[in-house]
Amino acid sequence: MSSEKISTKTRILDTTWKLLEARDKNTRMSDIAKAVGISRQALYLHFPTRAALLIATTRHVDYVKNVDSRLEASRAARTGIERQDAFIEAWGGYIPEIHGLSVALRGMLESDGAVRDAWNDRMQAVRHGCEAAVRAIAKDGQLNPDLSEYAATDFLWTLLSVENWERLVHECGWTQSAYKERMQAFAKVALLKKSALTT
Amino acid sequence: MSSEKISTKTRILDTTWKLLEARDKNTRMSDIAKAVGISRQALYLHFPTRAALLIATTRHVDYVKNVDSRLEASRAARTGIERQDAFIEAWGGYIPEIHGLSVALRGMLESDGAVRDAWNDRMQAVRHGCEAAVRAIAKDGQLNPDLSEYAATDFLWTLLSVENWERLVHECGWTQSAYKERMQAFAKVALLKKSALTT
DNA sequence: ACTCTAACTTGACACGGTGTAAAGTTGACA
DNA sequence: TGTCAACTTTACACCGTGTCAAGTTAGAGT
Repeated sequence: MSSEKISTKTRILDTTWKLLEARDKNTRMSDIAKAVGISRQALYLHFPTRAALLIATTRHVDYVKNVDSRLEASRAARTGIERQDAFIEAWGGYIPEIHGLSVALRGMLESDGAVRDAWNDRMQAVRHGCEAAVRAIAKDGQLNPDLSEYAATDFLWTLLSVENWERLVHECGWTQSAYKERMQAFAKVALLKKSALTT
Repeated sequence: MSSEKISTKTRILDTTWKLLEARDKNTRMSDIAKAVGISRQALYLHFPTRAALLIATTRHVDYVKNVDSRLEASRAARTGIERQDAFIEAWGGYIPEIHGLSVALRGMLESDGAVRDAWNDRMQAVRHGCEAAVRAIAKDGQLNPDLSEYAATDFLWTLLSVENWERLVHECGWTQSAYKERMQAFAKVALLKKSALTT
């Protein structure tokens, strides 16, 4: 069976992810190697740099957790408002899965161009989701007239940042469902025109 | 005159700040030393570690720029809403001054407990400002009934994070005044009860 | 059975940045 | 003149990343 023997590469990616999510340690290359059960050098046989390993891990997680289809689910929504709610639910529910990874990557944004590119790339995907929701709302004629579609997208995207999730859920102690519901509510009052809010 | 000869310590703090704000470089200890015009070791004569230097720099900037009085200015406001507007203006106007510093500090949050403490301390000061504004709004009976004072404070505090400012102003290209006005508007629709919004 | 190769191991080392240690210089002031 | 504080120079230890080279091991091919 092909499923019997999991490739070392996959084991490395799984382990890296696991270590990053259980973030009580630094997660150096040697920590990862030890956890996988191989030598530190073997890691470099598969991934040329730490940055490359982390980037590959994000792709791996995206693949395993099927982000794209999750985010695309909001496409099915009939109205703009529904679409925004669905998007917030999908993305907001995904953040906890990638949180540790995101912290590790953010720690390298300054120093590593490749990490920056990879991270920006993922964030642009989120922005596209925001943009689509905003566009749908605008198409319904429900967008707050004080906001351009750009400004609305900027704001929604910012509101839904991993950093904000972190602060609210980890620092302020909001539950995941409180996060979801309040964010949906805030996004509505911020982006919709007044007459759309009484619904 | 005592103002003639600026102490080396002060020159170090000023220079560190300047280098961090003009962030095109890494700002290592040796960079700072060179910019000040002293040896790298002389830096360690004044500050035991890089972390200590950065923390001292935040205090220095807070002192020079007079944060506390800026933030306290909002106390004078007559209504809760005015207080919130004043606070957003004061804090939002301060962020650009400490942005570089904040990036440098955030890069060390993970690894250095002292940095974490110093940073949390500053952020708690901001939170207290948010809390005061929320309390004033609640006292006026204008708080959105769906929100506890806690939740409202959490949200306002999160909304006004340095990270959000960074994203909106640097990444999305909002001007400082657009940032201020939109944040004031968002904060109102999010925190106030509906009947208070027609004002 | 023999060899070739891919995947891995071991051990050593260079580099960059932080921080430490020690001995020497300079200038003010008493 | 001597002392002290502020500073310099040189050297080095530590850590984590990444490189290099030589050696082991297991399985597949012929």
